[in-house]
Amino acid sequence: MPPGLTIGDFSRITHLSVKMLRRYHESGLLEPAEVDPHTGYRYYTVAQVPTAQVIRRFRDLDMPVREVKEVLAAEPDARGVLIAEHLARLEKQLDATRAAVRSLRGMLEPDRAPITVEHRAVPALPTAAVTATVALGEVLAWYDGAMAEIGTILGTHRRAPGGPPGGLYGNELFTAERGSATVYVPVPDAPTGGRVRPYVVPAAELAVTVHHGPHDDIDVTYGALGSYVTDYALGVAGPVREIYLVGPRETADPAAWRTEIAWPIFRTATATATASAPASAAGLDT
Amino acid sequence: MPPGLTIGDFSRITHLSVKMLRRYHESGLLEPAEVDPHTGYRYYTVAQVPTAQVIRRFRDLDMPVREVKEVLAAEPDARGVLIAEHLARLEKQLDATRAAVRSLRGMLEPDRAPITVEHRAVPALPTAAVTATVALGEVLAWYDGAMAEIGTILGTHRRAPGGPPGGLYGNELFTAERGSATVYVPVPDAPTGGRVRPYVVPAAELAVTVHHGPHDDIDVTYGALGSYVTDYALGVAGPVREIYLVGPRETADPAAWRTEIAWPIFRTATATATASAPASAAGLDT
DNA sequence: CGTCAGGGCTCCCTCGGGGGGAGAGTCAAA
DNA sequence: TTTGACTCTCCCCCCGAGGGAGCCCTGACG
Repeated sequence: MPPGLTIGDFSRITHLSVKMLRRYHESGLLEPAEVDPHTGYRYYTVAQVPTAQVIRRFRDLDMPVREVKEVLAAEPDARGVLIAEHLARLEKQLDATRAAVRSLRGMLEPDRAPITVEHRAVPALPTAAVTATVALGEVLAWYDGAMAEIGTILGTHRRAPGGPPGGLYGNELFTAERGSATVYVPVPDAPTGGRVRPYVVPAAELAVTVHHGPHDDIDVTYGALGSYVTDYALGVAGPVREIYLVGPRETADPAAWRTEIAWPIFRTATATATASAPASAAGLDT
Repeated sequence: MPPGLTIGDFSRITHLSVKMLRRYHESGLLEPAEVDPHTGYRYYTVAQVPTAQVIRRFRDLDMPVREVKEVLAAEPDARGVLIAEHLARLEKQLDATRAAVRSLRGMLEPDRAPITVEHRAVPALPTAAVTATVALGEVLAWYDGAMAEIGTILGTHRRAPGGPPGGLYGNELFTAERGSATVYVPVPDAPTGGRVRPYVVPAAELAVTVHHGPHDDIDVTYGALGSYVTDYALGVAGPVREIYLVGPRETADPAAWRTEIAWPIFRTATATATASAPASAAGLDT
């Protein structure tokens, strides 16, 4: 048989660049039908054209090369599942984009209400908690799983929550994109089971503010609270706390959510002397 | 004055990682309010928090860092324009994604109609044309501009098109992602003006097929035609041609578009001997 | 006032998905 | 057989982000 299509011919037919065809060969995504062992020349066949086109489509959809390979290797029915999963990811990403646009519009409006910050001393709180080291991008998924598990354990042990659930997020989580995170449900005499452990949230003095609405904007509230804490020259003592006063388990409408953000503080030597104007969360100041 | 917030403090407040803050400093996107010349320590102020949050939002929208810098530097009204442009790009990208999904669904259906290929010898054709070296990704935008310019020039010189417009696309455009492209409108005695030059599309023997619908799928038709040409052991002689029988200027409905794809061919020595089954554009064959 | 941990600094490597180009080897048409 | 077009590998670049080593600086505590 003739050796088939050279890489250039195949490139012309599929509109995949020669560079990409070589990379796809390297990565095992699209093996040439034949490779001359002496010269290294790659030879393709017309039967590979449709495969190449399908690869192109998946890559157009930003499906990772690894995954495209899996899809091509999978049986047709499993294939459908993988594709559906990817499309769901695209949809989620689209939601995030929409949220970012919405939030951006809000931020560029110059009329932002100043936040109110409350100081509060809280006693130690016994809870049932799950703690782990997670990456910042995975916190949401991890949170859902952990909260569900706490709910299950409390249910089997017939304990009723003694207050709204909350979380503690280590500072490294934000400075280094991954760090320790804890989510808890207050309950006296907490049971153990699965990842759930009893944990006593330590007593602390907190600077607290309430974030209204979905968590897409929560960094703005963090910023406002952080600015306040800085303006009053307060030191940060330990992980940030969030208390989910109204969350997805209370209402399906994210706009109705209420999240307390609590920053454990201690007064530095200069704290009382340096108090000045309250923090502002205004728009750009370039 | 105190030196302000350390990079860690600022990171906690803005939820931008320390790494990213340093990169944004390097790239000039977000300069610390102060940098200690001896230690290199970066110090930020709370006034920079809103800026950081806006940067975060733009990055969430995949706006390139270069561009975010421009947006921040621009006056508020020019800012609106840049943002609108970016949102338009996102919208366009979304369309492309939808098209890819649609096309993918079609490709994974196993019942694809085989294409019909026609051989045609065409004489030399005098035209008014624009030629340039363009990147594959920019062809569409370039095409629109070039066609508009040809239309303008023909209008001022009172020449009527002598047939459907077309294009010639060098093979390098596909093998190397950039190459020479020509678009033309047939007209005897073509005028000169702007980028428009008279150009005679050379006579050739062509293998021609018609692509129906929007150009998102056009690579499939290219693949089918390429497979046909290969199956009949024909050589490729010169740039591929497209003839826009029904295009955006005839109808707003992309599904009604008709594009001829014409591959200049020559018969190789083995051509008549090797003729075999017609090309198929069927689904995956993994 | 000295110690020392925590946090800051720079520099380099990695990843993913691409591009450009050099230098050498190969194929096939004239 | 020549020669130009094609292909090979290898290395560098881009973007935007992360990991980690090794060293220096700051500040709270004793």
